[in-house]
Amino acid sequence: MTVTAERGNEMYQYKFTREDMEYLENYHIEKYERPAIAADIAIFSVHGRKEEMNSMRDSGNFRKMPKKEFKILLIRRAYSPFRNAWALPGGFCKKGEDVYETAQRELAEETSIHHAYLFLSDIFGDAGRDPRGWIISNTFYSLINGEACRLRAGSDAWEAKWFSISLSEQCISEKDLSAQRTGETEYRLLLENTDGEEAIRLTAAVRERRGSSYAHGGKDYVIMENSGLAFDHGKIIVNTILQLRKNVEMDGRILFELMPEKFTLTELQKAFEAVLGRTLLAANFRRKIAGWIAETGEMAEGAGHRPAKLFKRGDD
Amino acid sequence: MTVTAERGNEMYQYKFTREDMEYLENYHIEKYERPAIAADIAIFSVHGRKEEMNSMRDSGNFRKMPKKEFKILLIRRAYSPFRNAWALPGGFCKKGEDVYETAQRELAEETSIHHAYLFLSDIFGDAGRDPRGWIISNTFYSLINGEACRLRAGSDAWEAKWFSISLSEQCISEKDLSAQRTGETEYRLLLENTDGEEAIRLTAAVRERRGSSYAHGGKDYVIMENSGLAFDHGKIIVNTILQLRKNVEMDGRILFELMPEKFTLTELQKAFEAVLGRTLLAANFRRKIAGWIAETGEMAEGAGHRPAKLFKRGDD
DNA sequence: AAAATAGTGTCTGTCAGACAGTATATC
DNA sequence: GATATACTGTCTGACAGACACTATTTT
Repeated sequence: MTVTAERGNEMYQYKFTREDMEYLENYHIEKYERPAIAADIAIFSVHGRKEEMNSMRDSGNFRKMPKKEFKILLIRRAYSPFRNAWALPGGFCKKGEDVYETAQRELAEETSIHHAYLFLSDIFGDAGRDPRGWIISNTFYSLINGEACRLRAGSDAWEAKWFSISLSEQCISEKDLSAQRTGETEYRLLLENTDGEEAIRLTAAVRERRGSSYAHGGKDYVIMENSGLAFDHGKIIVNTILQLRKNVEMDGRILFELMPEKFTLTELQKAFEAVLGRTLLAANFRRKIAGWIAETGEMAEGAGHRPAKLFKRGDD
Repeated sequence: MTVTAERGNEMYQYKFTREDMEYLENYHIEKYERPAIAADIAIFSVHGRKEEMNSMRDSGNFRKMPKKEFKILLIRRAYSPFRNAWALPGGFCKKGEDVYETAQRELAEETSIHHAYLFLSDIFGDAGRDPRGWIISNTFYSLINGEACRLRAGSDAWEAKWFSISLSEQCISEKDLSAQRTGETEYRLLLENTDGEEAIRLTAAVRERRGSSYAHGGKDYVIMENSGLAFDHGKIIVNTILQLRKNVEMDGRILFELMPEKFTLTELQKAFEAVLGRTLLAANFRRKIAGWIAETGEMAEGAGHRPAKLFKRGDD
């Protein structure tokens, strides 16, 4: 008897011995207590506010460019627990499915995008994080062009909205005692949606404790306050944003996933600024990304000022 | 009824409504098929070969410094499946335990080290990766000073050994078709232990396919050949080494975990070289790490040449 | 002309790579 | 003095931050 794992042309084989056969006959995975595995995805995008984009031409300042905001997609929970609270899109890993496949499936269900880069962020499995029982959350993040994707239509059971992200940081203590590098930072997260009649504001305060534990690469996150967010998702969102920013500082090319096929350099810069939460100087930015882009020969049209060249992603 | 998650002073509370209570009474997690969760750890160290360290003084070249090698700790499996094959230390996540805690526990069991930084590497949950059933591996890596730790004594059921790591890389194809950035690289892994009577050599060939899938940040790993390694651990080890190297290039300070409290700068440099798999120029290396270290005032002794200053980790 | 954005040139300081050269211990 | 390692000085080129400057379109 031979078992062959076939996913993606995997050529890895395992030949069972007689001993294995006996062992496996007596092995019953059901005997052990096992957790449910959830894949939760922080789906990020950078785009303008709905109402601003509509009223831009009507208002006096037709020349101004619409502001781009860093956004995350959340789902209103229709059922207990945390009914009516907002949560990361996610779902349970089914048998025969890789966790990345679960995440990909959930992403497709919410956004109709069937292939997007998924990055593993962290694993959250604290006892008590989910009142339903032992549920481990494998958290991913993905970057998509939210302006180009249609959210699945809402229903009674189901509602998805983009929330703009504000994350502020406050140093609580900083102690570098003999190579122990401890310290605490408090992050305040504000997620806002103003598409509908009344604005929705979700908030969380999350404290990062460095050196207090040796898990998560020496960092521990603790929820201090939470309003409107389900489960421990406030903590997960803060953690994921920090990781995304770190990765973007390291290699900004992942942000091309946010862009349409053709874009101006100012649009690209606005995307970087929105994600990183700080402004950049145009001259420096252009030098930095020069090797990652290619000219299309086309120009942007219809702006109340000098038109910009349209670029596409280059071959590095 | 209120549930409070208490891990690490967590202040996050959830108040159950009547609706929640009803829902939870009818919710039975057991109804759903669930996987077993394993934490597997790549425990890395940098140190010399056993026999070389013993024979150094006896042989003619007492002046030469012992070579430092990049090593990984593996366990010989005593039971089916993969009996006698070598595997990453690991074990199943127990109820009430966070996966990081599982990893920490396994690390302590093998090395008697009770607190070490753990970094999440990736999640492997392909169907068929474990013949026992649906078992998802959460993979971590840790850096320890293997020279200072005593491995748990071997027994019939159990044997742990350090294997020196050689990882070579061969570009198979490189296609940058219109921003699609595909390509394949084949990695050849050789793990060697020469402590005992006869040398143990484990090998694997793993192919990295970029752009073929959108999971794992756009990279897919496929085992092409495997000799002596259990499960898909060859793939996991290659993936983890690549991640570790990337992280070290980004911020080398994690490598202080490999060092004893006091060390010479050449020792530190050898550790960097062993992990990165390339040599560094001393002058540049010293400038780079200058801000991370502090003098102890002491000097190394007993070498057949100019003695070096002993340093310790600084306060950044 | 005014408004608004598009895009360039250049100075600065920092930092990594390369390499030459000096210092100091043991045998 | 030979050997082996310890450590420093300096040149280079790449690159990031800051800022001044020019260019081009619509209203």
